[in-house]
Amino acid sequence: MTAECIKISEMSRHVGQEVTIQGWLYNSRAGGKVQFLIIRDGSGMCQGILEKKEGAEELFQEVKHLGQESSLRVQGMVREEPRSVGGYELALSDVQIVHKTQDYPITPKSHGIDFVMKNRHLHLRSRRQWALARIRHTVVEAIRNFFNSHGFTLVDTPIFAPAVGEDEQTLFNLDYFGEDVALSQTGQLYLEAAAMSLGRVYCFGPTFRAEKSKTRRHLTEFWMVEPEIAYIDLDGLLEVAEQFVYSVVQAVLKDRQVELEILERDVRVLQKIKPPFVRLSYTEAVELLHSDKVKLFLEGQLQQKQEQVKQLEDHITQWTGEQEVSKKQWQKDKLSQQIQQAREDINELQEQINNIPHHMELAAGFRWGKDLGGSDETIISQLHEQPVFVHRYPKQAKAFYMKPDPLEDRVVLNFDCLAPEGYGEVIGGSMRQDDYDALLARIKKEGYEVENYEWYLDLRRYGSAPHGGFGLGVERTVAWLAGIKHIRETIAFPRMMGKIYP
RNA sequence: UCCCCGAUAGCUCAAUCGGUAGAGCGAGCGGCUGUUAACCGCUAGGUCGUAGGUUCGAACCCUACUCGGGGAGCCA
Repeated sequence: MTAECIKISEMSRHVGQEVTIQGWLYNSRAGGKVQFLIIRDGSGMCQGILEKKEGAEELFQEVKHLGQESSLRVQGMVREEPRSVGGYELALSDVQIVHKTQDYPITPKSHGIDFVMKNRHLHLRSRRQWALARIRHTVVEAIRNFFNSHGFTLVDTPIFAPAVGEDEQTLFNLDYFGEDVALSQTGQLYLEAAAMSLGRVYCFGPTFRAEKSKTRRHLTEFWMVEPEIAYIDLDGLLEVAEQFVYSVVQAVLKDRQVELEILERDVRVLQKIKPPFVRLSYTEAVELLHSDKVKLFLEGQLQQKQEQVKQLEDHITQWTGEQEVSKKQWQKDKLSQQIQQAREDINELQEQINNIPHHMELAAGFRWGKDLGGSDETIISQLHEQPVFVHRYPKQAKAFYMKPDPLEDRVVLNFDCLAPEGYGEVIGGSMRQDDYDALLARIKKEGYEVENYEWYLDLRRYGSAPHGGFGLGVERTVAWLAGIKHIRETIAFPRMMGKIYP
């Protein structure tokens, strides 16, 4: 191994040169006199070609029996090769085996989610998970870049927090030297204090919710970025939020093309994202949910999905017939895979079909005053190509710190941002109550101990100013941009209800 | 907390009406100089989630439980 050590991502700059690559065996195909080794090194994948040469038969045999995910150093000549992954390949002159792996559990074939999550520590090496990790990285980077370049100062807020604030059922309680304390579910109250010092601030860290939710958009531990701005109004906040989301979308489109392609993301829908986003008041949203438009939309969706199921069933019948008459084994395999996939799709569709009447009922029977449900959000976001800001929710459904609208006291100056394509809420934010008397009255009304909020009330005693902010969930944003169904794949080691291994 | 679905080989899934448990992948051995989830031949691999019940006979029917998936509520 005398040649220069490079990363696979740099291969295009080393055509015609002898180089060394250090990585892992992703997959291999062995012939009698030639082997194709797919090697990954973290920066990408490439194909190595090993030919059987006189005097090197032993190495050839040894490499032939290497298990998937064996670690190795290889040396070879870089050449262009359109048939190879990434467009380049390595004509190997030497292979140094660093570690021989036997029986790697995650094969290149399909696996169930339970199996894969129990092997999450290995699952991270898979192509799809690699792509998601890199998209997440870019999302995080874009978040930091946006705030850092718009005059915000980072303030880290505590993770141990007094068990006060919102609904205590949603908090993880723990014993803090004999005192009842909870893991933080927002840094917002502390951030409000910091905003009165620094003007524009943000915090970015893990946050914890003990909600007993088992859905594709919930984790018990997730990452949230929360900006807080002094001297702003609701319209100003919406403008910051849409510029912010736009900048994150652009960064992913620009820097993660390869990864989006691996995930088969339809980037055209992301390319359309552009301010101004849709603005819809809560009251307008309720009217929309009651409208014929929604009814027709759901009926159309129902019909469409039923037709899809019928089509898939026809395909299955057809494929089953073809399977019986086909002679080649690979044809049978291909057909049975198609059939299996179709069955899974049918199950998914069937479940959606079963849910639609329920969602229709929920939408049609929605009463002004409740918080929007998950299905309601999905419907609203599916009706728009741009993200939707739903603003001015009923006061009764929202947290004590939100500022009521001076023009309509029954609603507060808040907003949620719903991502398109049914991804739902990625941002929640509001203007904060900055009037001392009103805040104190609300704290008392909620039955909270005023004593616990003295410091928070101080912010309204001394130099109170209009301010507001919002929080964006990183995992939901990554799932939306990557176009994946479940947020558990957007974080390396997801924490869900009843899941803590590995 | 509630509703729906599921559990069969290491993995992904079949098994018609209740009648001898099957395939592919993976593993092992052999063959093949250009493969793209390579292919071809052979070999090994099972207490059908657990406990009970119905039956001449249960992977299949019934009951309970465990675990998993999805959804409602709640939420970013």
